[in-house]
Amino acid sequence: MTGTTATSGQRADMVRNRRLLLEAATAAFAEHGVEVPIGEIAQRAGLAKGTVFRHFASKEDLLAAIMLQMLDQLIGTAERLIEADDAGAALREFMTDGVEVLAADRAFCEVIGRPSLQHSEVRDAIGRLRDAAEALTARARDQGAVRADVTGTDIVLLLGGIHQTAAPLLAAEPQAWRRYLALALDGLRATDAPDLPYPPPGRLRLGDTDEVC
Amino acid sequence: MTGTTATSGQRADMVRNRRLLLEAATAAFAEHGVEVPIGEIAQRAGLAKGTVFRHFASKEDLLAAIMLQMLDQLIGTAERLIEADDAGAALREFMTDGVEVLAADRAFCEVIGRPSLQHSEVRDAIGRLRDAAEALTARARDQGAVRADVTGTDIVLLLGGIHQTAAPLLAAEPQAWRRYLALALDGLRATDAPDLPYPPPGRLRLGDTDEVC
DNA sequence: GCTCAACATGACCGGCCGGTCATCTTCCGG
DNA sequence: CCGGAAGATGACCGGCCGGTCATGTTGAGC
Repeated sequence: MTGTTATSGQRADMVRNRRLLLEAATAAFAEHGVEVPIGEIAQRAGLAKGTVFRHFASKEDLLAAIMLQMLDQLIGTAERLIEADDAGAALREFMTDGVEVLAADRAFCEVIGRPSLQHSEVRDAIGRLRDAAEALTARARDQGAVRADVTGTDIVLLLGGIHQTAAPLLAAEPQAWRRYLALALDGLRATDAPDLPYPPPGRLRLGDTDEVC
Repeated sequence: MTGTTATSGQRADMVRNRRLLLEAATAAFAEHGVEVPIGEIAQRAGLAKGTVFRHFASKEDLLAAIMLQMLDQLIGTAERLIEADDAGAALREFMTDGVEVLAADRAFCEVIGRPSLQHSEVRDAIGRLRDAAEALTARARDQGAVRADVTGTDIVLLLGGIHQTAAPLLAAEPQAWRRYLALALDGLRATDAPDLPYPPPGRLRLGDTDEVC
């Protein structure tokens, strides 16, 4: 793990290069997904390929550093919203934020959905995200804003699903995910509907293998 | 395009090999997705790599042939269900079938969601699928079984989204998609809810570029 | 059973990509 | 201003994969 923020005692240009590298990598991963070649990231940063590997031992380490950054941001949103009075509105805002992030970052949704690419730190962060989502969801349930049989894991999973629904339209209709988010929210609000047919996902780690699309 | 069913006037072993190849490729694509190497497909079929290219000019041709097969099957299901009395039940059955197919075939959902991989024939077939879904949806709307602002394109897109929602659980909970299908159906049934906020996707070709995850 | 065209084969090619390393450059303390 | 260490560089390596082709094999008609 080389990706920590050890900015102390380093040479000045190294710190600058690290920043350039992270910015370039963030943009490149967002635009092209995890498959983007290291060479292109280096080029975007105005560096040589070798320099990338001086800062991060492997491509996965670089990816993990960036994904952790985004996950922490989302977790922060969730933790801020937990204080809100209207838990239903808070949950809606969290989901809006989440799907928006997914729609803007190709690598992020690939990593979320494909556990085989994940560092253990990323796994842990997803766990924390799920915990935060569970807290939000619990309050919304208590306030009757969502049906009783919905869990935080459901919510996190739905983020990926909603984005994926609109993904084929992304180029032509970049905001189309709002339509399917609204649809899902209507489903979540159906407090009178019979319970969902399949038991809610439990405490299991999401995707212990990589049986995903 | 070498992938047509020109089984006439060919040598007997060639016909047999073509069948073996198609079976192996179907299984391999389903299991590992479109990234599965041609070499592995050949091995599964008990053939050499070169033989694969005698039957299909490129990997894409082979993939397209198999995807067309699956799409036709789904379209058939839709067209059969159009006769049903209960249009709501028919739509539910179509969606159940669709998500089940997606959950069982990794390549299929990759191709559906990533138009950049698609032959024009596959595009056309998806268009036909959408038409069939539109017919089913129209009847369900008329019968008041689903809200008024839902289209056939919505339904087709939802198939991918619902599967994707449950995808991270696929290994641990192979049937989890049923939960999220039920949730989506509750959203579709919310005839009293306000109209969906974003306009329904129109006649545009799904994904004219490949801006997808 | 003979012949030959059709078919199968797998070594081979070129391109790509993650990762390495000997060499060169640059920053910084003294 | 200088020396040396930390950092940057890009040619290079090995592995993988789609696709090709000269050669070997086999089925079908006679």
